[in-house]
Amino acid sequence: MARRIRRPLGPLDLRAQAILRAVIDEYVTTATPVGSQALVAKYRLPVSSATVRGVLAELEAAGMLSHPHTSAGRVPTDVGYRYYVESINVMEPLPAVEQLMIRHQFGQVEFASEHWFRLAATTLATATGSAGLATPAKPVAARLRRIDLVSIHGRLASLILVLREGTVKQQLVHFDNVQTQEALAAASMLVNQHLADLTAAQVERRLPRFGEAGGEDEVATLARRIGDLVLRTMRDFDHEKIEEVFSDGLLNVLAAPEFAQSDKVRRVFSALENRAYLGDLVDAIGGRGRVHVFIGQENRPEEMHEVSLVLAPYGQPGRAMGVVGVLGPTRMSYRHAIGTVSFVSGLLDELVDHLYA
Amino acid sequence: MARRIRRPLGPLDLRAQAILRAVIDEYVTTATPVGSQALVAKYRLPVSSATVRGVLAELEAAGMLSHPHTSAGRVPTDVGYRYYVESINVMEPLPAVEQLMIRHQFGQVEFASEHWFRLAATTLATATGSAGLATPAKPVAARLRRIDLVSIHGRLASLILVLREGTVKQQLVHFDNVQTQEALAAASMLVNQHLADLTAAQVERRLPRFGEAGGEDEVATLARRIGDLVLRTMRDFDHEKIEEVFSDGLLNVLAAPEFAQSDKVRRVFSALENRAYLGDLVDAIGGRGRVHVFIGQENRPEEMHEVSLVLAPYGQPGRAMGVVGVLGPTRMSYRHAIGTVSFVSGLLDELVDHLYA
DNA sequence: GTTAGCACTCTGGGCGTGAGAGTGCTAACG
DNA sequence: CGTTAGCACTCTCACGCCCAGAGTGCTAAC
Repeated sequence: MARRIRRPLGPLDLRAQAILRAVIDEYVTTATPVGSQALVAKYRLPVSSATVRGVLAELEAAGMLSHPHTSAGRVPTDVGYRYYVESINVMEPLPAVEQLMIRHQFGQVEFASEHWFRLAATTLATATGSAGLATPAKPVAARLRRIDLVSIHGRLASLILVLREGTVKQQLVHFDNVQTQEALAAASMLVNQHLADLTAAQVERRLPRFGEAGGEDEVATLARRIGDLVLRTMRDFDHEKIEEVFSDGLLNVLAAPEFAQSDKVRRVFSALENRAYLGDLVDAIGGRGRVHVFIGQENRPEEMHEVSLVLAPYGQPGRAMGVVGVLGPTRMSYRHAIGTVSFVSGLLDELVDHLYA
Repeated sequence: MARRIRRPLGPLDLRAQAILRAVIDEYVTTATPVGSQALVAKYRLPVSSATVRGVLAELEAAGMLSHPHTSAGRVPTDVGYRYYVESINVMEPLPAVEQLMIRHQFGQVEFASEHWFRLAATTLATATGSAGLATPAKPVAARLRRIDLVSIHGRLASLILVLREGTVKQQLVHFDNVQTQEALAAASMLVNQHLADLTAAQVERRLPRFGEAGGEDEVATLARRIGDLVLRTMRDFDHEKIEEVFSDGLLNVLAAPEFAQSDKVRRVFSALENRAYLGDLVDAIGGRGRVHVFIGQENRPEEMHEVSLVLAPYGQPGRAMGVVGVLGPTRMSYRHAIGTVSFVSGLLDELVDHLYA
């Protein structure tokens, strides 16, 4: 799991930190192990390659770097990336140009909440060159606004639950005997009278009384049946994990050279299909505003050991929360990803605020 | 494009046909070029390998087989597969065991139409070992059942369109000035009175009159605004291609040895993302009951030249149609795929019939 | 503490070779 | 005249080999 508490940045002196950063920056762009000479040349280090070699050996001893083989350059380990990520705590805002481009894209889309998170995934994918992920903002507790019962034919009807904020749940209902549209209308009116504006818990408490009140005619029986169904649907809604994870730009990830062999590709894709894990993370990464990074092996599922997640929650705590983020190879530009994810989640915050104003 | 008319099965004599089938069956299972000796051994052909070599040369001349290099075995071409597919016109039903397994899976799921097509994709994926595809059954012409207008806060409301068969469309509406829930209720009642049970075309004709009838008070203005929105939404619904293509088991396809190199994998995946093409095909493959096969290069988009589609429409012609099918490497078991797709589309037919009974 | 120098190590690409698989051809056979 | 056995030929693939190149680790000098 990701470390929650930022610990003091270990026993590394400043020069070592700078060199670690250089190694990572270089490796992120070139994807090949980086050697001491390349480092001094490209990053204009004020020391010789021999000195750098010494520091690299230290960093390797500290577990930050690894060595594919004796005569190869260094490659960052997950621990190294983690250290790097912790060290860029000064959250520099996204460059104005990129901000504008993203804002522009959001300006294009209709004002409909279901489009937002899809757009967010797409935007993140193009902006970071990794896969973009997004879940819808799921209300914490369903509150019924009203139901509708629409007859399809005699013994089949469509039950529509409108929840607060305009979320809609729809399902089919079978009856044992034919029901007229009038009976359905009467029953749904009854249900609306009793259950409107209640949460699942409140519905549950009201339900038994509601049964008695209705008397014993057919409409009341029908209404009770519907009431039960409403409760079950709302309970399901409250309990269901966020499973709808929208993703875009998966092909970006495949383009990375580390996934040149197709068995690795397979592993990455089964990682991407692992939506349950993302759903779990949604709960784990509570409050608004923070960006969370899960690097390689820090991810619980085996198949995600070669990828990293940069995620941020959005929405209104206690009311409706979702998650957006980026999935890429562990060798990704965390700096840029964090900036972008942070910005996009902020945008979504604004949009959700608008819904709950 | 796929050949629509079944032509008489070409100039091949029976022995050649049998050998072509043998080559394809063998290649489908082994994924390696098949030679004359393996053929006589495994398929107990009553001739020698030399004779088979002669026939293979004929088949190659006819464009049914190809030769990776001089000293390699034969590989079927797209034309060869096409010939093969045409020759298994006798649609043998799926083995009873598999029928049972599939029926069982469908028995598990709730009676809710939106689950069906997802389940169909999953089922097809597991049954055929390829990727399963499915689109929902989209009504041909939207017919309004009723609308609901739910206030979210003063100037924002959620407009819910319930269409026949219980399809629901939801979107947000902005108002320039604050609207009470009462005003919204009055307006939606007005709209329901005038527009219920109409198609888009009918709504369009009714709309101008409806404006006059309402007079000039605020509610009427609001209702007109909503009416316009309803019309636009219904028009969109009618015109929109089926874009929601659900897929499952993509990893199955990747496991095939022909996609061992990751650039090929990339191409396949961009093929899978090409949902627009599938939407187009939905229109192309009209009536119920027939299974359509699109082999490799027969597919219009470049990126699908290495995969095949086995698709079948389902639903009720003229009312609501969707498509289910399978996407796999051109080297797939067409026989089994066709049988399975046919069976699953038949199952979905039953389910849709139930909706429209 | 830093640096130059140097020996050492390991990879990756290029090349040649040989086994194996499969073909195409031809001559003999029923 | 179709079928078959035999055989030379071709091409791939796996293996082993070698070498250039890159990078390290160590040591001695600054």
